[in-house]
Amino acid sequence: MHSIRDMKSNFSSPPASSLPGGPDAYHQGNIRMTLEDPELWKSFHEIGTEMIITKPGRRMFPHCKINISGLIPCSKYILLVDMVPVDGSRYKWNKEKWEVAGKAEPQPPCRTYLHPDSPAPGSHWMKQSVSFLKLKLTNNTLDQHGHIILHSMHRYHPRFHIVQADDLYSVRWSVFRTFSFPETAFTSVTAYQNTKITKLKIDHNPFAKGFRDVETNTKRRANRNPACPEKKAKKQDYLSRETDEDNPSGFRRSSYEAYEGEQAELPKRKEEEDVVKEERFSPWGSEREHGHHIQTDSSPGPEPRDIYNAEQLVPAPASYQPFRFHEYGKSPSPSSSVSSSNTGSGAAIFESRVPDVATVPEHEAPKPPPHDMGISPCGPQHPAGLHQDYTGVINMAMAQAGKPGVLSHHIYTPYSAEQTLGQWSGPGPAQYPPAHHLPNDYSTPAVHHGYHHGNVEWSQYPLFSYSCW
DNA sequence: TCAACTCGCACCTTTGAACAGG
DNA sequence: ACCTGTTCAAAGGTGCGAGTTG
Repeated sequence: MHSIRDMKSNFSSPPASSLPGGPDAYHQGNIRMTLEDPELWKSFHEIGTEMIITKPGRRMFPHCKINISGLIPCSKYILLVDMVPVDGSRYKWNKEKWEVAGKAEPQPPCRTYLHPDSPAPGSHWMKQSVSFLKLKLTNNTLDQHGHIILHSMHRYHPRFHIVQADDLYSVRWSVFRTFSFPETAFTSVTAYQNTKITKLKIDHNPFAKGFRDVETNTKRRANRNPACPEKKAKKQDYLSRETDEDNPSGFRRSSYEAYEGEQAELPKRKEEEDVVKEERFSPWGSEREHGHHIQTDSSPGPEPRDIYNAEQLVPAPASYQPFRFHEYGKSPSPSSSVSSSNTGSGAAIFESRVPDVATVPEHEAPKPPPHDMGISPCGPQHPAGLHQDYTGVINMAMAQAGKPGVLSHHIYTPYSAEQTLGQWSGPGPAQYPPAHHLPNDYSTPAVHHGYHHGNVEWSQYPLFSYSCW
């Protein structure tokens, strides 16, 4: 398997020809991203993380929280998250383990979650950890709230994108980097399958505190109609495990605060975990560790992971469109280019990006000189008023962004990004979901391939099509 | 028949408005 | 008038279990 670092050696620097000022002009190579609460994630990962998806949308737990360094303090960045399938299979839970249950269902409308602080200067992203707490997952393909749509009983992993851009319009010409963490992979479910996951969630999620105390649970159950004997037995099984099996004090957390301060107690907990690990079994077996995950350079032990991924110039208008997904759709799975980069197809797909980057026609992609892009920190911003063709980059569908007069697009943010999104002077507050307001310039047939849900139009294509990676 | 899904419930945390005191 | 701390209710996040669906 090619490690991300291997790929990095090939792709970390865009072709010099495409970068005015030479290959080192952007100093992008130093960006580091680390996952917060890696131990918590690992504890879930070892069992086989499951994430509930519901029609109204469900938060992730653990939620994604990252630390970033190496950004240019005065340059603006946009942070994005999307979910990519780990493989092309659908799964079922069968007797304490996950089994393949057939081919994956067709990809649901792919959405990208935009961090509500975006865009913000590098200093902002680096001064504290960045949380994606409000990101929600749904199985409702008609969702109009901008939640990330997933299929149940499929495996996904989150990807984090850092885009150096003053605003969403600039994304197209911006350098961006993608990071992912193997331990954040999960199976989407509508109800928990693995009781160990349920227990871990209850133990660590403050909102589930009410289910922690066995006595309380007993009372709760007593207040309900008697369950069927089978389910009672299942529950009893769960409770007995809770008491006599693994109740690793090292993992037990009574609240967010408890595990958020866990970095400080890592050394102690590490020892305890080594013991616990042996008690656990992985419902994914070795396949989970070696087969499908994005390769990372995760250092063993408590050191934070630092995953490198390729850097990409968002391609030029002509060469980039969402349809590239179809162009390369013959790949075994959308994620194969990411996670199975050891396969021939994965490598091929990855390499296929290069021409896109290298052939950016300068006249079509008026990439500002480095000074404008932030290489000169706090330098002049991206020239305003320059007519730009945004087609193909932003699969735009206007959606309510949580605040009146603020637009969102296929990138979902629960808040506004007023600084820059405001330039898309949007519909009034009463418009929810807002009508599609893209100027004609931005909605050429080649790009505008959303499909309609009422008066909302969601593109079915990801901002970053899987095969691009 | 059964796995997957939906829905309503009780319990809990979080959030923000209202208020009091310095 | 302003700031800080406290209280309290509403909103929203949880998993559970029964019912529904395909």
